[in-house]
Amino acid sequence: MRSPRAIQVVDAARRLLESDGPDALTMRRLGDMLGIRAPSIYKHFPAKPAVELAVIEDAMVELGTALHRAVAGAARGEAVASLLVAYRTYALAHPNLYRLATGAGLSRQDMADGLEDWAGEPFYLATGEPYQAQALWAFAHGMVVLELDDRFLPDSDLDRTWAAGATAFVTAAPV
Amino acid sequence: MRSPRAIQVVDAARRLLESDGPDALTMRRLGDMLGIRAPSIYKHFPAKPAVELAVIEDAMVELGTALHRAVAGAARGEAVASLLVAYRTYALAHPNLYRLATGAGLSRQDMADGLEDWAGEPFYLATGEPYQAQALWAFAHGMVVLELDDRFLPDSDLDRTWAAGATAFVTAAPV
DNA sequence: ACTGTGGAGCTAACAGCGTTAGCCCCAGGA
DNA sequence: TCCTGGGGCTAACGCTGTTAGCTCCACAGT
Repeated sequence: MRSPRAIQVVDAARRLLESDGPDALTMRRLGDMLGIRAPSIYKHFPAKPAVELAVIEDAMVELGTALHRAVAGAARGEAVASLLVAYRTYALAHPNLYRLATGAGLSRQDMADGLEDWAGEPFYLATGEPYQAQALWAFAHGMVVLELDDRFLPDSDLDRTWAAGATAFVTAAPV
Repeated sequence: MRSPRAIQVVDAARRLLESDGPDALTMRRLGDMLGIRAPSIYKHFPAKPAVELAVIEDAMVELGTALHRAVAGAARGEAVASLLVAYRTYALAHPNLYRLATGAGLSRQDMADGLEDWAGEPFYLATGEPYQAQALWAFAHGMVVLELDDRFLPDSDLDRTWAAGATAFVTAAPV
């Protein structure tokens, strides 16, 4: 359970991150937002990565919710496309959040038990097969990262690239 | 052109990064490796990111070479599979290098002109179509990142996941 | 042979980072 | 009424990238 103050800390951290980027997420600036000195934050979190982890978990819940909703509400045969749209939409709407959540640093055992599995479940639901699911996830993640980092050729029609991936995974037979 | 000293700096930076990880890549530690004080490095590079960029460009050349070789030497119909193997092999052999090169921070205009395009060209050669190429690249990148960060379910047979992606892109019709 | 110039090293220092130690104040329960 | 502990504070440490300003030396030009 997060204490009320801890909730405020996580909230401020998220706003700081989303508005001003990862370099702005500083213990001192975080304290400023709360009218507090940086060392006082350590009364509520053991270290900075713990704050980041809490932010990430919140984002994971949001993303997972969006993805579950996307596959649940999709017509038969459209689940993959709908899932990819939801994934891309969330990531582009919260670039700094997405980058923090998937950036290096943490591995799966840091997160709350089963959270990441649950958030990734829609990929299985959409493909019906675990290896296709992982591959599709990797595609979506790769697309988002490359798009966020502006690494594609200029004038690329990324809608078409997303579509290319979608049809590839829909067409393909299970391994 | 890099001066001899600049070459030494880049070389040391790369060894430091590959052996001890990104946190070890410090101006002071870099100086130590060269028998020099940290500020002296600024006689050869304007700032730390410039050193990192040089390291990245070297890695990009290596990766691009490996990828071009993979598609050139592949039997007809095996180009995609061969390309993916080469990509994965390089990334897993140089995890810290790969992460630095594809980590946030730099976007495409920072790199030497055309370098990234050339390194990505094998994806086009293997698929014969630009959108498939970008999608395949995104898949490969996503797979590598998720694999390096240990984000897949434990006991996942990643060979099969890679295979699933490969067949998906080989099977699929162009968009 | 003398002079000048620029490359390449040095030390000292600055601001900012995450973090720790140790203090203080005050609300709430025994 | 005591006292205990939560939650704030200041001071400080070691680390980071980076700048200013000094020195030394090799080498080019006269």
